[in-house]
Amino acid sequence: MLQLDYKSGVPICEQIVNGFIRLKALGVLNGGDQLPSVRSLAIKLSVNPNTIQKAYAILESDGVIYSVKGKGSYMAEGSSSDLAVIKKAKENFKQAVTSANQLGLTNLELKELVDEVLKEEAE
Amino acid sequence: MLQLDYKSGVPICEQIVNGFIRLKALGVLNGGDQLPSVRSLAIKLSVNPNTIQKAYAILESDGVIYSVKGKGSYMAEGSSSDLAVIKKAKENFKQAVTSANQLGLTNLELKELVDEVLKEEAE
DNA sequence: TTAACTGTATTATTTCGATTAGTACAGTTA
DNA sequence: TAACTGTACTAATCGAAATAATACAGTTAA
Repeated sequence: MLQLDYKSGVPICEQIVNGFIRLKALGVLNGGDQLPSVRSLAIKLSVNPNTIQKAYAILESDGVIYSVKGKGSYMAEGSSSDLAVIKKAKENFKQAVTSANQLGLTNLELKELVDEVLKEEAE
Repeated sequence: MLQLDYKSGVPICEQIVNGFIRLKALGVLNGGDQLPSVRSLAIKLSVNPNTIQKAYAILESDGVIYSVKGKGSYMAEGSSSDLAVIKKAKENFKQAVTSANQLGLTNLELKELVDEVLKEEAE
């Protein structure tokens, strides 16, 4: 369900946040679905519960999930494409495209790089 | 000439490396042009000389610049530095693809964004 | 030759963010 | 009541990045 890369340099908390956003965007998790509890996910991922807590707090403030004390945390309703984080991600990517293009990379080259990266990711 | 964002989270050293690569790619700096000295740039950017030293060392190992003890550091000539610039641009872009994909953006969506941006650029 | 530049090297220290650790409190449910 | 849930808080640990302080070596011009 969630896959962490402990040696990627990307903060664990951020990986968890992005992971749930991804699961929502891909339709693996839908509005109303319950997330693992803070403690159980911490054990499963072998990280500190505080790290999960922090990730869930960020997800909630981003409107991706909502939490109910004593019950659990749940995926928020609504289209993932409407999420502010997705919009921000698109803006960041467009910025990257602009930068790469200014450094001389062509449309075709950029698309080849997209394929190259996503092929690696799939493994 | 070089613009740093101290609160971006991106290491200063990395910003300096990318900055000179960008200046080379944009034609602001050309082969043979002398770079600011380690100490003067450190003062100008209000950072430690060791940070500049580290950035220059990375640029030199990447073939973007060359340094002569006692004289200074200079932009590398022609193809070698061009290759380094392209290589760096590709690395940066691949990183952006990975980030965007982690948030759920698909191969197709990313390619559409590439088209969207480059269509705007062409105008 | 000397003074003032240049790059380079080295070690120690500081700083800061991320994470861990431990504990406590509050709400829900069987 | 017991065992779950989320939440809050402080302290400690860890590591990467940057700083600090020197020292050494080559170049250049007065």
